[in-house]
Amino acid sequence: MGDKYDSLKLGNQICFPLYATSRFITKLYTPLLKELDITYPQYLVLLSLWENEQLTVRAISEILFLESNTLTPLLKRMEKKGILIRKRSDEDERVVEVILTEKGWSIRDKAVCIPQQIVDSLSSSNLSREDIVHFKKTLDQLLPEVRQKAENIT
Amino acid sequence: MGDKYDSLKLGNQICFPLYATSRFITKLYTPLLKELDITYPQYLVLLSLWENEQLTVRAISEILFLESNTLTPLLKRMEKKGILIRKRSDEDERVVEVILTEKGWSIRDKAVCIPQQIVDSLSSSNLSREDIVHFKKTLDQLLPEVRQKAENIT
DNA sequence: TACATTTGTATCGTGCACGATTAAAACGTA
DNA sequence: TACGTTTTAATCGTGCACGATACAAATGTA
Repeated sequence: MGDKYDSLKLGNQICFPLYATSRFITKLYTPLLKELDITYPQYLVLLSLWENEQLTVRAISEILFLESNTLTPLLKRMEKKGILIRKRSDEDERVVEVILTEKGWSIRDKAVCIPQQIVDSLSSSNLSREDIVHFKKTLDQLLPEVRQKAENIT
Repeated sequence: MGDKYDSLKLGNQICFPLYATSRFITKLYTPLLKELDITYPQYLVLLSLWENEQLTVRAISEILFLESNTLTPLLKRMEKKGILIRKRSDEDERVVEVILTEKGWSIRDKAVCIPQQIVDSLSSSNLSREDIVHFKKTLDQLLPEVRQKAENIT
């Protein structure tokens, strides 16, 4: 049966487990990333830079879906740690180029084992490998959908 | 092919789309919740209180997986808005009971249409209803797993 | 009854997220 | 060449999250 407020029950929400799971997984990364002296969003910035050599703030923003008001202080903290440098473009003074230092590149070798460690953490008796693969596939379809809807708001 | 750093590519991560999707979905809620003058975490607190009449801080913490250092200021902001009251228990002075006011209850009727609006936003040509149902099922299995792993860290 | 331990909340400091706004540089066009 | 528009970062203010810690109330135990 159920009453007219059934839709408001926590167990019927899809957003809440998504939100909670995301937070827990970030927590799984924390001790691994702490050894590299970085946070999870900083790790994401490194992933994009390792893959693309050099990026503007705007490019990172488009890759990670983070606004400049989040990235600017985050990148400054990383610059302070000597992981990267920020440099205004010569051609266009509005653009800030983000370039990894030697230290920034060196973290890559220490980080390379992290994904496997996370996968090991996620492997369980309840969820098969196919479940996870299918889950990721759905997620990769869902992301552009919600992105488009969310960005249409503003 | 691929090199030894393949595991560090953003496209191969499962955490990143989860994290990004969660943020986008929260963003979908924002304009709807703004009309009720609440934020998404505050909405989650309301969901748990509507379902349970009255809860201690600790109980909310266990339901939403949020620590007291997150909940205390959040509940104080909600108290300031007149949505709820916080009251030390008579039996055990350490315990704080959280009780909805009339205003807190009245928000329920205005919120009841929100879940459907979010579902409508998520419905798309790419993802079928079964995809979403299966996705939620996997998510509900995954959550307790990562929760356990994450809480074992500390 | 003393005293160590546990429990429940709160405080503090740091780091995201993000809406709103600002400001400078580049561009378009009359 | 003037001037309005667009683009790109940065700034400001608010609200989470969370690790570490503090503190008082309750509990356990000698």
